Amino acid sequence: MSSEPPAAKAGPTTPLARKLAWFAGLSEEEIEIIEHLQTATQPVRRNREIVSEGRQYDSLFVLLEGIAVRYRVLHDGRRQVLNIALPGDFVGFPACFFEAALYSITAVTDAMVSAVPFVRLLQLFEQSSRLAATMFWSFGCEAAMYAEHLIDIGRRSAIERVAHFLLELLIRLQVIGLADRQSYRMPLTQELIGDALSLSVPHVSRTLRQLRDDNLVSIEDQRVIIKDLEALSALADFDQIYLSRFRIPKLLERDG
Amino acid sequence: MSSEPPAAKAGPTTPLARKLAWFAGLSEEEIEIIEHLQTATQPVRRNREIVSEGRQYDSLFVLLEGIAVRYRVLHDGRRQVLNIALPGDFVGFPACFFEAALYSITAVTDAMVSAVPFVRLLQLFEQSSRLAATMFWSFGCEAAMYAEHLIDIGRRSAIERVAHFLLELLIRLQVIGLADRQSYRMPLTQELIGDALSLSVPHVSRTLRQLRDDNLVSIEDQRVIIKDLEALSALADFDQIYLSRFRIPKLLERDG
DNA sequence: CGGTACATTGAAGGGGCTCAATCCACGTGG
DNA sequence: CCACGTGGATTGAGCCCCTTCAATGTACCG
Repeated sequence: MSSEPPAAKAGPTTPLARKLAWFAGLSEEEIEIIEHLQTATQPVRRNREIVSEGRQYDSLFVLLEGIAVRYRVLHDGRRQVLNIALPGDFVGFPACFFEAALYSITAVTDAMVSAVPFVRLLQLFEQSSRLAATMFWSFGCEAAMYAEHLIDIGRRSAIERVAHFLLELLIRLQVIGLADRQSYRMPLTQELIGDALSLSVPHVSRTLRQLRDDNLVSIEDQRVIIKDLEALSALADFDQIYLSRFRIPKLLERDG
Repeated sequence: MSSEPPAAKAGPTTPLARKLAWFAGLSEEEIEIIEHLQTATQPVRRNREIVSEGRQYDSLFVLLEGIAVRYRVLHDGRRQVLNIALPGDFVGFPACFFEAALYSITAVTDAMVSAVPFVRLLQLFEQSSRLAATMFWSFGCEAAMYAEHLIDIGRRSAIERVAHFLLELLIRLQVIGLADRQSYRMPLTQELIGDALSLSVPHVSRTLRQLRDDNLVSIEDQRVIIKDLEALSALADFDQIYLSRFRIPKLLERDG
């Protein structure tokens, strides 16, 4: 990507713009607006907080590179991971809507984030209602992911949860070009998986072992390898519709 | 309310406008826009579906009266309730963003809903970016409720879950004027509570009994009575911040 | 080489589930 | 007026999935 000329038909260059453009077929002008949305891009070191629970923020952040997790730590020290942010995702939503951030967000790898001041976002709404709708839609997808997460934890067994979790990451990473057909690199510790899926570390270990023994998935080093996508999807009752089949692009075409 | 003159300083008359106005201090003009957003108000009978999983929708709906639940039924028949919609809430989001609704929504009491065509919503973005931001914020709150729900199911014991659930309803109903200080009417069956909190009906029963024995809450007929709000909040680790302390109003004042 | 971070495996216990019976309120029709 | 069906709540017994606690293994790193 370093040899790419930055000229005319170069297309979107940031993960966010790439992602939104992918779905919504944004015009070059709109991509322009998005790319100028981001200010003050800054690096965040592994294990550093991007957003701290209880503090106040005037911006949201776009995660440009790296992985981050949003979570809450309860008073007894237990942690619930709410979601995993990938490049192109917003983080800090809905933190910036409250006087004090409700959750913390931490980088699990070295990362790059850039702040989008909230007032900037309001300007966006004025500049392009289509873009606003696209953002709206983007949050809608996020809401769908929450709902799936809820179903996962509420109604599925440990092995189904883990299977579903790994499949969701596969699709999400494929969408942003960071996974090939059946595998991806991801710095998942069993503790992280456990905190996301409400399972204890020993049980995550046992569950992964079973998935490995059944020749469905394996995690080696930091690489997740889906060995039997079909069987795994069946096991997890996984339907990727909520991650990929969108109508907004169509709805938006009318006034493009 | 029937004796109220419909003139100048009448204020918002629909639950949605009332709720948004309450938080965001909308101008009369903006309230006007919202009230004309709704078309085709229609009644929905108890136990009828408002949105059916798998079907396609071009509108979202505003719930004007009554209670509705959003849920998914898994292939083995188990149900996970994702949220409970109260008067003034949107339902059908994010269904309208997908080619096929991901979840079903059913009225648990007789209800009134009115459709908001999606293209109408896009117009809204053009007419008033402040309103768009307010809607944005409204969905942000909803996202926060999902997150709390996730934490609830993921990390809390049965008794904490039930306590948290009943408290959240208390605050939400108070905001729209449907609960007094320590009690509210709500057609909650133990099956509904169980499906929302991922508990079996027998265990919901046992848990409610314990709460009643400890003189914390009781549900009689269809009335929830919080007997010791403080003790219950402590038990549930409940902090209502995510339901009430918002910054958007302040942020919006600047260009009001 | 000792320390840290993470994974693995075993044993024992418990919280909540399943299954099942019972009860109660209510409506409906003979 | 009572028999019956239905929807919901309650309570008990047994069990299982997952947790907790604990020990061990292993790779990496200062």
